[in-house]
Amino acid sequence: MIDTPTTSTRPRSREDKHHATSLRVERSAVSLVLEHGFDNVTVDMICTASGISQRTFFNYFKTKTAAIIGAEPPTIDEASAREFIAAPGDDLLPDALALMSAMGPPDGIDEQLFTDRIQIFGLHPQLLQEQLERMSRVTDEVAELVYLRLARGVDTDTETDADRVFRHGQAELLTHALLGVLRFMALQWIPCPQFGATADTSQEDGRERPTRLTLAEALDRTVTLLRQTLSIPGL
Amino acid sequence: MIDTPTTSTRPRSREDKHHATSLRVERSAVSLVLEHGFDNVTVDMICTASGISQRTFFNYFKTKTAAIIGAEPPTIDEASAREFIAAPGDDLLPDALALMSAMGPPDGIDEQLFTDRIQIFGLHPQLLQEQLERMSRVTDEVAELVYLRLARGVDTDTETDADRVFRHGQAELLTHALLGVLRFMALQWIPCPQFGATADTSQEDGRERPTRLTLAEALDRTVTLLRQTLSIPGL
DNA sequence: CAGCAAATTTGCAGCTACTGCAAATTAGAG
DNA sequence: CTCTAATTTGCAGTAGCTGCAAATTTGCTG
Repeated sequence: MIDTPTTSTRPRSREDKHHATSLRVERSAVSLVLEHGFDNVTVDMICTASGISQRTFFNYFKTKTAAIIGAEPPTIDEASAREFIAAPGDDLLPDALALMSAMGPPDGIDEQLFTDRIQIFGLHPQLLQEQLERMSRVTDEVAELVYLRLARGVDTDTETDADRVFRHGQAELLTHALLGVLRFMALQWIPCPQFGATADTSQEDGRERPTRLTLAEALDRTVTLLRQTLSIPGL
Repeated sequence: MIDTPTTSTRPRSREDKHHATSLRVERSAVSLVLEHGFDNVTVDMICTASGISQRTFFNYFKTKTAAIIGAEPPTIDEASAREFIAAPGDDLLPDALALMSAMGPPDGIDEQLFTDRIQIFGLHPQLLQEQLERMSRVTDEVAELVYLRLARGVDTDTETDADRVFRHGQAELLTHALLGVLRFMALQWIPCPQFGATADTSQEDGRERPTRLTLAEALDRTVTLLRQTLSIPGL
């Protein structure tokens, strides 16, 4: 609470340690869930596996689920946001979809953790739902960006307040619709339905690449389908 | 488990009683939540208020939340579905949106219960989210309907399998997008954000009408906005 | 390095949602 | 009325999660 006087000088160790522990716990959680399934993993198991007390666990994560899908929710990258607003083309929808797809782990990119989570999402639809849910929390932020982009080529001086309100509504509606499309894409991307696979400690698997590639593919396919769908006459 | 031989003759009392109890519990739950807020209502409170044991409560409802937002999830009305497929006009999106908006309580329409729940949704965004979540469970069903409607005016004989698959994809994508729009509409409709209102046992209030009306209004506005948005050139 | 203050971790006690099981109660059929 | 099957209930237990205060660690300062 007291303002951090030495923040900019050396905010090291303390923060770093926290981050490290956090990561360690998340890894343990993910491993355990992959091995035993969500329901068969207790918080205690995660704690002993990662060497912290249960109480500390709940100091780090609000819920058991949070430890599995990641402590901090996905965020829009600052740079991507800027890029999106000023993007050259006229492809609003594809660009927005790409922007949202890019919402990844805010921390350093831990490849293993990332792919493991993808796998978990495939095995536990409830967790995928939760993650998508968390993604839609940035609705307002995305809507603001869409709003700004919609404003391109509009003379903001001669514009009435009504125009602005209207465009704001458009932006929000578009964003919600796009979130729906994002869900569609995610469901296409991740092999969700009941899979018989269980108990497979795939720690050093050599083939996590396809998932990543498929993300781009899924995005591409979705955009294509979206375009073809928008051209339906009756709509 | 044993097949009910006298089902058609007199399936009365037993089933009826169950339904009655269910309704009574839901009413208690809703009242209590309106009075004390979600977090301050325990399952025990609901039980004593409705005169059943806790164990019985969980025989009726899977979760505490289920008792509050309703035991059975919203469903697509059979008649509405048929109507939707064969609807005269060319307004696919508006019709589909109307179809989804019509997802109401499957049981008899208890006006008071209904409006109380709307109020609860406004006070507890989490519960609204859950309800919207439950609505999106009918995705597949709606997508099938959209698929069928998209098939209108198509010669299904000369159509290739690829065409069908393609149209199926379109239907699914459209449905997901529309679910997003439905969310948008719901959020517009329900005064969601932090409201200071607490502790108000509005049992005999004379003004539950506006809510209902606003649903139609919200639908109308959303459809209008949707149309105006779809006509954006760059889209 | 000693020593101090603040932050972090931990143990513990407790609450609440939820489940399995077996006994008790109730309802419907003959 | 009686028997059988369904429903309800009590009880004991599991697991997620929280508040609180003690114990420990951390980082700084003299």
